[in-house]
Amino acid sequence: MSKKKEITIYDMAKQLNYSPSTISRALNNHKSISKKTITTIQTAAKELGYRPNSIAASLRNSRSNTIGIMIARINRPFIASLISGVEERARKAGYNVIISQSNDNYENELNNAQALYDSRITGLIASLAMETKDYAHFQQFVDQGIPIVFVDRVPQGFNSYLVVIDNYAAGYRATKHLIEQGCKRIAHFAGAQHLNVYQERRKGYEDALKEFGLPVEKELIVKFKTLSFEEGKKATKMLLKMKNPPDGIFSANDTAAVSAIIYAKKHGVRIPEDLAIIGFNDDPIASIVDPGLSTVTHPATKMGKISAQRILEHTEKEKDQSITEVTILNTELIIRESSKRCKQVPLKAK
Amino acid sequence: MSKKKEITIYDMAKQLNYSPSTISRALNNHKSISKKTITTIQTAAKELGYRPNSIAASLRNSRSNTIGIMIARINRPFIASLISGVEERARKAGYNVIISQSNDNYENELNNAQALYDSRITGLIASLAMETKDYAHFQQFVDQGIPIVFVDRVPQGFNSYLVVIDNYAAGYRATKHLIEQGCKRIAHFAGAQHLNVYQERRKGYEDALKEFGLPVEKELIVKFKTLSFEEGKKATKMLLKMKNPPDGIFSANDTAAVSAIIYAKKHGVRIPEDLAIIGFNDDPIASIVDPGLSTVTHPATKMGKISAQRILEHTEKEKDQSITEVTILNTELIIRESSKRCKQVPLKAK
DNA sequence: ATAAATAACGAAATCGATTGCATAAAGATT
DNA sequence: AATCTTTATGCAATCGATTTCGTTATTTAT
Repeated sequence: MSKKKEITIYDMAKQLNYSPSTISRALNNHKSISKKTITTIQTAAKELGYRPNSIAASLRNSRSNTIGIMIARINRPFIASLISGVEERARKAGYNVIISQSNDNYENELNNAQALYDSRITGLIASLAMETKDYAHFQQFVDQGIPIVFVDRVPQGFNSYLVVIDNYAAGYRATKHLIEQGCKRIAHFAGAQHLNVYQERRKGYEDALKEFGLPVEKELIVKFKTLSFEEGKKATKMLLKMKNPPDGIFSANDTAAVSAIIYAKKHGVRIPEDLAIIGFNDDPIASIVDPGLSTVTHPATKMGKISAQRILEHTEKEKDQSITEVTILNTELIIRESSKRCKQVPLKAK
Repeated sequence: MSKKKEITIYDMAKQLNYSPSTISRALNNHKSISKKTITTIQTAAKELGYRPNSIAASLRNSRSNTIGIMIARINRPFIASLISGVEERARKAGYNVIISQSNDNYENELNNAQALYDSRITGLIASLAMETKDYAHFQQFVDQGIPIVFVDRVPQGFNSYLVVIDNYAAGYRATKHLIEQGCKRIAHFAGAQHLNVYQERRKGYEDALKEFGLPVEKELIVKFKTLSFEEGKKATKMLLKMKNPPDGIFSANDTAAVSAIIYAKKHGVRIPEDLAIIGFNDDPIASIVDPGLSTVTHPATKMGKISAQRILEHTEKEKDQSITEVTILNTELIIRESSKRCKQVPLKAK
C-alpha cells in the first residue's frame, strides 16, 4: 500500500511560496490574481499532478455538484435512456450523477431518498416507484432548497418541477388511430391506476371511445400490475377466449403489446386483420417484432436532458421552488404493421 | 429561500449537553459510549431530524463511500443490467454509485476518469470505450490504492480486477453449434478487433472452423465498427450478394444478428434453412424477433454484482492491488429457431 | 483500603478547499 | 507630495464529522 502522497493546495503553497488562498484562487481563475501568477500556479499544478479534492470543496460550499436520480429500475429501455440524457447534460456542466433504483419498492425509495439527501445532492430527479403513494420523504429536499424534478411518473399536488408527456392526449390518439383503422371493440392493457401515466392513458382511451360513439366496456379494460410479458400473455389469452373478443388492443406499454402480438400469432389470430395492436414507448422490441408494433414515442433522452437542465437553471438562478413548473414534451404516433389495416397504405410497402 | 437550518452534531451537542465527540460516537454506536447515552442521543437525533453530512465524513475519512462506473453507453441492455447489478450490491453496503458514459469516445473517458478521481471514489468499475487503447488515465487510481475492476471490455497488461466471460469459449461453442447444424460456410460479424471481447470471439470462431476442417475465409469475416443495426444490414446485403453466400452467421452481438435476420427474411432467404444465425448477449430483442435468435447469454447483472463485491472486499481488507485477479463467469448457448436446422428437434415444438 | 483497571466522556486537531477581511505595494489623482 | 484607488496577496475562520489522546469517575482486584 505505498500510496503516493496526494498533493493539496497547501503543498503547492509551500513549494511555490504563495499562500493557500492564492493557490486556490489561481486554480479557479479568480480575477484578483495576476495573469502571471495564475499561469505559474496552474502550470505547476499540472506538473505536480495536483488534483482538486471535490469533497473538500463540497463541504465548504455545502453543495456537492451532484445530481441524484431515483428510478424504479435501470434496465428498462425508457429509464436507461432517461438516465443517459441526464448524465450527458449533467456532465457537460461538471456535475456527477448518482443513481438509485427502488425496484418499485416504497421502502427502497425511502432509503434511497435518505442516502441521496445525506450526500447533499444539488438536485433530485425522480420517477416514482410503483408502490409509492406518499411523498413525505421528498419534503426534506424542499426544506433545504434542493430542487426536485419529477419525470414521467409524477406525484400529484407536490410543488416541484415536472417533466412529462401528455399521456392523456397520447392515449386518445392511439385509440383514435385504432378506431380509424376500423376497430370496433378495443381492449386496453391498463397499468397501475394510481400512477398518473397509466391513469391518463386510460382516460384518453376511454374518451376516444366515447368520442366515436363506442361503448366503454369494463371487461375490455385489463388491469395490469407491472405490464410484464407474462401478464400480457395471460391477458391476451383471456381476451381471445371471450365469446366476443376484441379486434384491437391499446397497451400502456410495448412489452405487454409485444407479448400480445406473439401470443395471438401463435394461436392463429392475424395481426392486424383480426386484431390491431398499438403499444406505448417505442422500445427497441417494437421495431423488431413481426409485424412491427405501432406505438407512441416516449422521448426518454430528451426528458433526461431537460430534467438535468431544470436543476442546473434552478441552481444558478437560486430560484425558489414554491410553485410547480411543468414541461410537457411531444409524443408521436409511430404506425407500423401491427395496426395498419386500411388498404390505402400498401402493407408491404417497404 | 427560507431553508430550514440543518442540524449538525454541534447543535445536538449543545442541546443535549454532550460534546460533539460523544454525539458522533453515539450515532455510530461506538462501544465506549454507554447504552443509555446512545439511546438518548439517537432518539434525540430522530426527533430533531438530524441527518448526517456524508460529505463531511468523507472529507475526514478521505473516502467517499462511492463507487464510480465508467461505461460507453448506459442505454444498452447489457450495460443497463450491469449497472443495475452494481447499484444493487453497492447500495446494500451503503455505497453510492456515480455513473459516467464515454459514448465510446476516448476524450470523454479521460475526462470522466478525472471527474471520478476528483470525487475520491472508493473504487472504480470500468468497461473500456471503443476508442481506448491507452490506459494511463487509470494509473492515478492505482497510485492512490483505489481498486479498479474492469468488466467485459478489459485492458491487457494492466494490474487490476477483471470480471469477464470466456469469450473465446463462447465464440467457439457458438460456431461449433452452427457447424453441428450443418453449416459449411459460416460468416462472422466481428467487432473492433483491439477490444478483447471481439478478438476472442473471433478466435473462438476461427478455431472452431479449423477444428472441424472448415476453411477460415477472410471474405466471410466482416469487420464492424459498432455492430449496429445499419452495419448489420449492410453486411448481410454484401454477404447475400456473394456468388457463394454463407449458410451461417455468427454475430458478435445480437443487434447485428437481428438485423441480419430481418434483412434476410425480407429478401426471401429462409432462416435457418438457408441461413442459420446465432448472436451474442441475449438482449431482449433476441427472443422477440421471428424466428427467435439463438445467442449466447451474457450475465450482465451478475457481473455488476460481482464487480461491486470486489470493490467492497478490497476496501474492507485493505488489500494491495499489485496483481490481477480474474473472475470468469459462465455463459450459456441459447438455441432458438434462427439456428435450429437439425430435424430431430421439431421446428414448431412450442 | 489502596492500587489498578475500566468505563464514559471531552478537548482539540484534522481532512482540503473557500472566502471575507485585512494589508501592502503600485499606480492614479489633485 | 499627500491622498486615494486599484491590484495582488495573505490571514484565519469555516464547512461537519472523526479520532487521538487525555481526564474523570467508577469498579475490580489485592
